[in-house]
Amino acid sequence: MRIGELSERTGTPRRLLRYYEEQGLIAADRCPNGYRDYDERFVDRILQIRGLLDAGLPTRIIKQILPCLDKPRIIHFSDATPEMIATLEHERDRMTERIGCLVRNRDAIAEYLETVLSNDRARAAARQASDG
DNA sequence: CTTCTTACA
DNA sequence: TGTAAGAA
Repeated sequence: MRIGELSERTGTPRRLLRYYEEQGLIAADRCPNGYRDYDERFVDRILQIRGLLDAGLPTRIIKQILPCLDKPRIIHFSDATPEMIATLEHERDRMTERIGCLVRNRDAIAEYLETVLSNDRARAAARQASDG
């Protein structure tokens, strides 16, 4: 498939697809006309990349991890170098921090929503009581 | 019409 | 990342 189809199927802008390739995250074949040619496998590949990106991992780290998590969603290193272990630990901690931040923000919003909604309910109840 | 590359707000 | 420009 060409970049347009892959873009639609992964919800990823073409611009980004080309960017990922430029960063060495993916390597597409080329048609005789120069167009990039992707096979089904790329759909999943892109989704994995986006997932890692969403998790907050920098593309340079993803580039190293990607080849280690082909089919499954599991990262499996056959040659876990000390450096890699260290970077993974770092990324794990960053994710934990990020999760904590998300939880705090979600709770803050939830609390705000609760007060607003309870006020609405109170108002509706008062309206009912005063008959109109 | 779709994609390519390169460059810039 | 988005968008523009010019070519294929």
